[in-house]
Amino acid sequence: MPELPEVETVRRGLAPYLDGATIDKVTLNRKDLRFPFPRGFAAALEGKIVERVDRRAKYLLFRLSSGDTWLSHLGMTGAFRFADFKFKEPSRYYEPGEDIKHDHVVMHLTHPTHGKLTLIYSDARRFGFMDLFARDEDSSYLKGLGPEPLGNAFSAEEMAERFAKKAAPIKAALLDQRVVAGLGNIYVSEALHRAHIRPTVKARDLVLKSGHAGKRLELLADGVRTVLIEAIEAGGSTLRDFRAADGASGYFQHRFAVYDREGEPCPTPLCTGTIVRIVQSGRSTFYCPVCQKP
DNA sequence: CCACTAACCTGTAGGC
DNA sequence: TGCCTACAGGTTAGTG
Repeated sequence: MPELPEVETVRRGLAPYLDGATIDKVTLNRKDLRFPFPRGFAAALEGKIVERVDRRAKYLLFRLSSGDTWLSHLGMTGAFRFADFKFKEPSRYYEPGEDIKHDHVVMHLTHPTHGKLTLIYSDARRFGFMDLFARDEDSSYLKGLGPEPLGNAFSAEEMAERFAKKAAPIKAALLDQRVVAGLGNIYVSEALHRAHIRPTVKARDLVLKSGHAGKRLELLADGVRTVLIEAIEAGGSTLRDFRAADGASGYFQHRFAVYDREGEPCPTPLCTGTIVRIVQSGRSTFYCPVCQKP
């Protein structure tokens, strides 16, 4: 489900209610998600205060008063929501008992101003997972991640270095979290459309002979940044079931240029192309064969 | 090391 | 309606 903008939307939805909250009780309704919960997971959280909610790539990082970090990855269908909690917009309420079958983690919290809260993690497909560690460097999940695409370490020149010897199609290269951390299937297609680059181009063919980034990689870096920024501003994309922690759905899906738009006209000004769908490494890719150049 | 496939698991949409 | 297939926002293990 969630790529960087959706995870960031979740983080922003959770932070006001979790920052400063004490975790009173943690109930695990099963012993694993995609992977087993670490030993002593629930006990390590209970009694601790959440000092901050961070995000790295598609990971949520809950910084605890014990010094430990509780990590959560949402996989495809993971979601946090608050139970018994009233929000201002009725259309955004979760129905009581919604998706109970897949409520795998239930946490009772006390927040200094919001009072008693119940936080629920649900995940139908259980591709999500959680972990606990003392230092980020200890986490095998965080190790090896590429730069944050919205951070200073990400640039066209940086991509040029990583792509120099990559024979894989640019679509696959951008999905590789070791290259850039946080892009997924939707935003890779969208970023490549913005940069007018065909997804089948070999990554190394975008690098100049000199080894430096040229205009194409500059456009790509811009495309990646702008699509992520706009998607975050729109609260992410809701295709099937994505919700922010307060139940709000995202709106960026209405602004997709190519994703899930097979057969529709290309939105690039003056472009006469029609969006096509192909399959790359087993996953759908959408692009415009006219304005996205090989 | 690189590139590709299958696998993990459940729900849903669409064809017949 | 029911049955069957294809596909879904991600990552990893295994293979060549």
